[in-house]
Amino acid sequence: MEYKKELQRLIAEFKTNYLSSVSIDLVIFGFHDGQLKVLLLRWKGTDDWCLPGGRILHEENLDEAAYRSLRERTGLSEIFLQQFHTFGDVMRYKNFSKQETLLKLGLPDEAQRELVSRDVSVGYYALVEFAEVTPTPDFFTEECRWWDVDQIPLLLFDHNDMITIALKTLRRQLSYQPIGYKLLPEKFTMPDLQQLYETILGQELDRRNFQKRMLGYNILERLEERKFGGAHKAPYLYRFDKEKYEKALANESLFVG
Amino acid sequence: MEYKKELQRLIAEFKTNYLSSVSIDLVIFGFHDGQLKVLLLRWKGTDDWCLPGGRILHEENLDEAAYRSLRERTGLSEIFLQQFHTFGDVMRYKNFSKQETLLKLGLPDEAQRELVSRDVSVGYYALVEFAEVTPTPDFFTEECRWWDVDQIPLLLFDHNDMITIALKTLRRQLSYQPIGYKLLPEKFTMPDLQQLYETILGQELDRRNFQKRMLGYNILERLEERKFGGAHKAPYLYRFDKEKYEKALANESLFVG
DNA sequence: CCAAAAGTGTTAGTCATACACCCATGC
DNA sequence: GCATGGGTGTATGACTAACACTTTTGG
Repeated sequence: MEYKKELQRLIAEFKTNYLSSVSIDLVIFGFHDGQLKVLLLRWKGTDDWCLPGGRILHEENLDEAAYRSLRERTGLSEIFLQQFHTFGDVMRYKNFSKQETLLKLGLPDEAQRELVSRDVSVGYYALVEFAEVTPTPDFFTEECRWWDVDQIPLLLFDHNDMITIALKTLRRQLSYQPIGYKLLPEKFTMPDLQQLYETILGQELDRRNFQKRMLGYNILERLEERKFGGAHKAPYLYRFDKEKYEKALANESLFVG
Repeated sequence: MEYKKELQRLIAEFKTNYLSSVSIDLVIFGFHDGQLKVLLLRWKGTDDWCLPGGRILHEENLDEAAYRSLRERTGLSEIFLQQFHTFGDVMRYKNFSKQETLLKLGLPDEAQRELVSRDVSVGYYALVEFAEVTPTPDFFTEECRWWDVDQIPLLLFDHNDMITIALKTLRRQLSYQPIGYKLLPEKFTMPDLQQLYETILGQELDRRNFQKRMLGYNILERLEERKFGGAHKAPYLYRFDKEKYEKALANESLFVG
């Protein structure tokens, strides 16, 4: 069987090329249709979903491995990516029992030992521009698509926890530094940005205070253009001043040398 | 030679009992004499210091492994311990070149391959009560002692970075949640607590505002006792209300299910 | 011209900062 | 008794939250 052969090849590759016992999991956020989305993968031959992940090459920095994995799933290269927590519980089979999980994965015994053995996993979250993503499954999965964050099903392993914690981190991040670049198209209106914030935070914000705060960050550039076509007064378009944006990010970011 | 034999045994044990490619590093903070201290280890036969670390048993949760390692170095069991960042750069030899580092460690070739090969390391920081710690070196080190945070020498690997980031995290933590339990003796005065905060933050605080803020958290219990012996007015003693303290911690802590 | 959304400014309230006074203790 | 630190209260400023009016657009 083709699958089994390829699997064997993969396991061999895993053992020689990648660090054992460590992996990466990605919570990739996108924003579309007024909804915050997460990219999930469906395991081959099952109805079960999980987060995209990756492994680390022997001579590869952890961050680079995360970037590479992200690129492989989305086709994107320039994105906001940040480590948020490392997961290392032995029982990472919260939602289904270990037996159940292994059954669901449908792997041959030897593959189980190699692939589903206990790993420590470093969680990263990414903010990407929805429209530019080409969701791409990997060898173990046959579907890759966006899910609304508030409609995530029971996932394999501890991946529901990962999303919860990623979201918490993202929300906290939002409160002390600007976010939005790469989550929105290049030009956007203030209401667009506000909707993004409201969606991430899960609560409504005051239109006028929001605008004041955003302009106060001094990272937005108001264009002459406006966005017509809506049924009402045409809002201005804005663009991130990338230089100032990066500066603001670096300023408050925890992990700057 | 005794050392070499023991080393071989250890390597074998490492390979069978612990996860490969992942390790733990600990930034253990204590407070004494108006100074914030970090526990460091001196490598056998060298003048070079590094952070205490540990490895993860196959059937052990990541957090438990960190607790265990902490216990081994300090003798303490009930302490504040928190994961703060995971380090995975290939070149974790910032301060000295890789050649230099390996030379310094003075390990036989085969041990180098096994022990100093590239690991991803999960950083934890701990707050402990200085007076109750019994610093204990491990097999590779011959001295374990406290260092003032502002007098840390060039450390092996990327351990200076780790301390920097741990301290940054601690400082941020301080600004949105109470800290002090287990860093101070059970009974302490308000000036004691303030000194702790000032030391961690590296800046002076207003005495009166500080007191207001602390009492506002509603986690302190003022005792009838006062602390005499100082040359001036005797300050009240306080104690943490453990229940309320834990609640306050849980409230704002990121990683609560 | 009307409904609905967008632009803008003003006020109130809360929280952090700055500061002043009195009191107790050991020398 | 006096120098020094500790206990407590009040005024001020900054930032956030609450809110109102006018303007513009498509239907």
